[in-house]
Amino acid sequence: MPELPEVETVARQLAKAVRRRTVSGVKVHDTKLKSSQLERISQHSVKSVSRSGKQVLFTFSRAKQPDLYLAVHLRMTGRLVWCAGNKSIPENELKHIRACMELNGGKLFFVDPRRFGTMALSKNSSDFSPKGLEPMSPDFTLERLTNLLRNAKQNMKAWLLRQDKIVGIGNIYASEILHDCKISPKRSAHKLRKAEIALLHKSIQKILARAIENCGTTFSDFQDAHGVTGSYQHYLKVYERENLPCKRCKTSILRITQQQRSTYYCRNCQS
DNA sequence: CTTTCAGCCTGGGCGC
DNA sequence: TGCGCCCAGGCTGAAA
Repeated sequence: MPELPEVETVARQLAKAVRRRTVSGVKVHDTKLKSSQLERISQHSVKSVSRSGKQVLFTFSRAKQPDLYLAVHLRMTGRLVWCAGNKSIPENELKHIRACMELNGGKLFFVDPRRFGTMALSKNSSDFSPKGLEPMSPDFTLERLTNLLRNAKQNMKAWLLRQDKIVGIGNIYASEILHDCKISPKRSAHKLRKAEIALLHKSIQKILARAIENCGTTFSDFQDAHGVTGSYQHYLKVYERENLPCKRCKTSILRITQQQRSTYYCRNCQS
């Protein structure tokens, strides 16, 4: 699931579900997560759930103790699933549970078949503050973007994926953003003209905002059962549309490989 | 310094 | 049905 809009959606929904609930127990099933020391959140209550870059950030509090911060990165296949009351997740997914937080009123499962996801706990929220700029924040100005691009040596597609420059954009939205502002993914990032940078700036904000409004993109519908279902897949203009007509000019959408990852674009309207 | 590329893992879909 | 192959929304760190 997880680029900025999907992680934002998860964080918002989880905030509603688990805020102010208290952790009665923690079970870490996957040995890869043992080093997170997740058990330390026991008896803490959930103060907030938010998004930082592509991570879900939990703040836990407990009387007379410093707050604890938990950052969950979902990577490719991770999900955080809230099960109210005595409900559990579907049987066929039980084997993919990597950790579980028992809260008063339900359980929060970290499910992740591919096991790329990570969890980290810290007393310092700054440990999880992203290096790159948050594209939906007021700090993300045209001027900042212009400065970031000035010495960029990569092509536009690769550059948009760089989390140390702008956070939250992944493979889907990189293609969608570049199609929206009519810039070819092959263009070298420092060679954009002033007007093009302005269009790019607008498209980054517009595409991400629209995706958030639609709760992100969901490819597999088995997620319906958990309430985390986006609908932005219906609005994708190029992603996974190889050989289908461009929605703007009807030219066949191309799929190319850049940095060993698929890029989709229209060679007619992106240049 | 930049750029490439394997590796982390597993499951789903496809062709045969 | 079964097998091998390719693909996958992310990111790191070693090698070139």
